[in-house]
Amino acid sequence: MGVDKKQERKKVLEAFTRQGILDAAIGLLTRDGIQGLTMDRVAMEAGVAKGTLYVYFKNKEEILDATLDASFDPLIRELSVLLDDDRAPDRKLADFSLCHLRFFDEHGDLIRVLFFDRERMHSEKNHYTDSRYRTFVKRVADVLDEGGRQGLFVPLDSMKVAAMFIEANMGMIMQRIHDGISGDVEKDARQITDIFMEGLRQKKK
Amino acid sequence: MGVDKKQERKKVLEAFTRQGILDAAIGLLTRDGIQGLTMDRVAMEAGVAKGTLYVYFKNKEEILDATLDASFDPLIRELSVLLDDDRAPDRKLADFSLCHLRFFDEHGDLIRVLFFDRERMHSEKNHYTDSRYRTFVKRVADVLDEGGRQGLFVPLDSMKVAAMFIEANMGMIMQRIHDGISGDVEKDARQITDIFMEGLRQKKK
Amino acid sequence: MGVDKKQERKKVLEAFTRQGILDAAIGLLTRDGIQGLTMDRVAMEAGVAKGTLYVYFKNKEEILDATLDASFDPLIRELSVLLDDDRAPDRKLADFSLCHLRFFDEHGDLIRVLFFDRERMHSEKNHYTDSRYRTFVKRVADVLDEGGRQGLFVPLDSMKVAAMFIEANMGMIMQRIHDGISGDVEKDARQITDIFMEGLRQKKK
Amino acid sequence: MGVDKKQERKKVLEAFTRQGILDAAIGLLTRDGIQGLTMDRVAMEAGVAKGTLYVYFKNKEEILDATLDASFDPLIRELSVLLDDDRAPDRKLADFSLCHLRFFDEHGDLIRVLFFDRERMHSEKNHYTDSRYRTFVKRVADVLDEGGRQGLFVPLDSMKVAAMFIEANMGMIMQRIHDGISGDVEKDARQITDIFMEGLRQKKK
DNA sequence: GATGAATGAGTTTTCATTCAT
DNA sequence: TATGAATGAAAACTCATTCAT
Repeated sequence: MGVDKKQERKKVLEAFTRQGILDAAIGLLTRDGIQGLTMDRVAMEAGVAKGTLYVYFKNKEEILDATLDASFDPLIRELSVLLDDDRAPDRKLADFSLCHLRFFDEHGDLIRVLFFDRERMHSEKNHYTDSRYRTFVKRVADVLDEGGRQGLFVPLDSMKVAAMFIEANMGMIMQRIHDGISGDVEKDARQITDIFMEGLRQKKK
Repeated sequence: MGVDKKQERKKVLEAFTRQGILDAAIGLLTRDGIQGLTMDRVAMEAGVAKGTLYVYFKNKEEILDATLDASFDPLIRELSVLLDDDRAPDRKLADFSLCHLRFFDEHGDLIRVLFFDRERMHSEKNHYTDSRYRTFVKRVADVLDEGGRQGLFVPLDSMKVAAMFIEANMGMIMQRIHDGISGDVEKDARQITDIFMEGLRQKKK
Repeated sequence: MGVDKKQERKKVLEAFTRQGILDAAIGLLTRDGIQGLTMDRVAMEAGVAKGTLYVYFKNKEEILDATLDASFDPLIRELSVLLDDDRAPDRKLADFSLCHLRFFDEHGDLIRVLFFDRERMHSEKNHYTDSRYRTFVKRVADVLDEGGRQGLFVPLDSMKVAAMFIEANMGMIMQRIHDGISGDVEKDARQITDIFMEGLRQKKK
Repeated sequence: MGVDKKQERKKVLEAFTRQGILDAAIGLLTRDGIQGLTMDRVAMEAGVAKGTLYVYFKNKEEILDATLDASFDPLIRELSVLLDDDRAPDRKLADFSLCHLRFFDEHGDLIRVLFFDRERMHSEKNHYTDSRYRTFVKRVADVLDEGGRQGLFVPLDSMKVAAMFIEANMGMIMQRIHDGISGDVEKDARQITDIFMEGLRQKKK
């Protein structure tokens, strides 16, 4: 039992240090971008020795991956829940946009990291990150397919349209960030949904 | 006249070397991403000495900028012409998508560079790249505004919708690349236009 | 206590490496002049890796500064003590010369470094070295002023004469070095003092 | 005859280009110090091609030597004339100081170069520069010896005192430069001579 | 497990010099 | 003779990683 307790305490402590390292990495990434992320600085920011980083992570790559995971985990979790429940597909897409925009309003700085992520996404070294993104596209595509089956949406290549939709959201987010997060989120989210639902065209009487 | 000829030949030669360096840089960027772009490799790839790079460019930054410029110049030029002529706004947007998709079908590898570009775009150091992108968003926004004035489009925040539109195109492009450039360009371009024009919603009788 | 010991040993070790680097730099400077001082060579001479230099010093500049400091510290300390005590101003100047000459008899090779120092002194980038020299001139000037107040010296512009005096010492030192440190120090030191005290002129009966 | 004329014209032209290069080097040295003297800049400043420098000079070293020669030539010539004429030794020394100070009042910027020169003076690579300085010390020493013979000066080691005297002048010059060339030249020159002639000591009645 | 001193390969950049024209 | 494009050796500096304690 004493052993159990000890082990448990050890685990908790380890998790604590690990998280500290990730937090440090997030902070640096957010503040200084990918160029600012050096092992030296992560160690300093995390308040541990450089060598300690290698106790918890195999190398820099792993820290980066774990950092990105940790950063986007909240968003992904939220969006997943949202896409998985049993509401109408169009409602899901609307909420998707809203949720997306809100996340970046709060974690706007992370967007640079996201772009970094995107870059790595297409690098041969990082299939993992890519797969995370693909899973995501697939999930949105499923919603579109569901909408198609329900006779709600026109026939479409769901994967492609899903990618369009996600990127359109990103475009809006980038614009908001560029403008200094202007306007209220609900309105901009509605703008996205409106266009995807009804198009730009002025309907004749 | 002899002097003129000499000067001309010199200029041609100079442009040739310069272009050779840029081509080398594009090749490396395309093949190995931003991490693969070292001055050593550019020199080797271009078949010149390292020092020669500094004869034609002030530093690495300049090579990168020139490389990106050279890469996207054709696309930007084509899109500019397209957005500037006097056809109907909706036609312009349709052609924009088509042109966009076609470009990346042909220069698909460049997309990784684009993402790199994007990352730098939001870095504090590179207002230049940013401004190029912004100019672009503005141009699309102008088309949207024109459409609005003509009663063709619903009222909208043109900058934000322009950003959405551009990014939606990119999403489609990325998806095409991921799928191995599947399907014909016209159809996918139409898909984008259709959604932006008419929305996803199945129209009731 | 164990911790204390460890820390102490670490500090000693650190100081040891640092001093090793400085010694290497002094050696190189002495042997090959400023041109011979490359980071590569310092590292090799010190028996450490190039990277290690940057652990102990921010850049080459810092190594140079620290090297000069370390080299002249003994002289400056000795001269300071000498100028600060409460003997008669003329005695102080005499001892100043003696001390000066002795130092360079022992560290003759350093003179080249001194000249290097001088060059940098007047460079816009190195106010520090300059200020060290200026402080020195000021101190000698203070002695001259004190001599003036005591009615010992004729009225004079103390800063200028101080500079003259210091440089005259340097001239003597350079000449000694050129001649292979000929003659005894005391005599040459007295020569300086004699001239500054009594002048060159043969006194008429 | 035609050949002679041609040759002559060629010589004149060559001398012209050569001088242009030296002027460029002096300008750069004066403006940016030794670090600013690159072959590229010399060529640009002189308005010739880089290759041309190597037509007129064997290498950078030679340009430097020639530049320093050209810079100090006026001073050396003036001082030489002064030391060689047949006035009284003490008059010569007084004029020496005055001339020295005046030269640096007018060419103050050159002082940095002088110091650079001094550094090289003690480098094994440049016996030439050293010898120029030595010749100079010797000349002043001759004046001192002459003064000795005339019963004007006390017995002394003339080379050492000559070095002291020259350096004392430099000290005054540096101080003047540091103060922004304060005070009139005559007075400061007299200060030097007074001290060397009469010493600092207040003469008792 | 934690440390942090040490490493050294790798990177950018400089610049004197050469040589074909 | 004059050119200037090209060179490449050498320099400063970075930083992920290792390893003895």
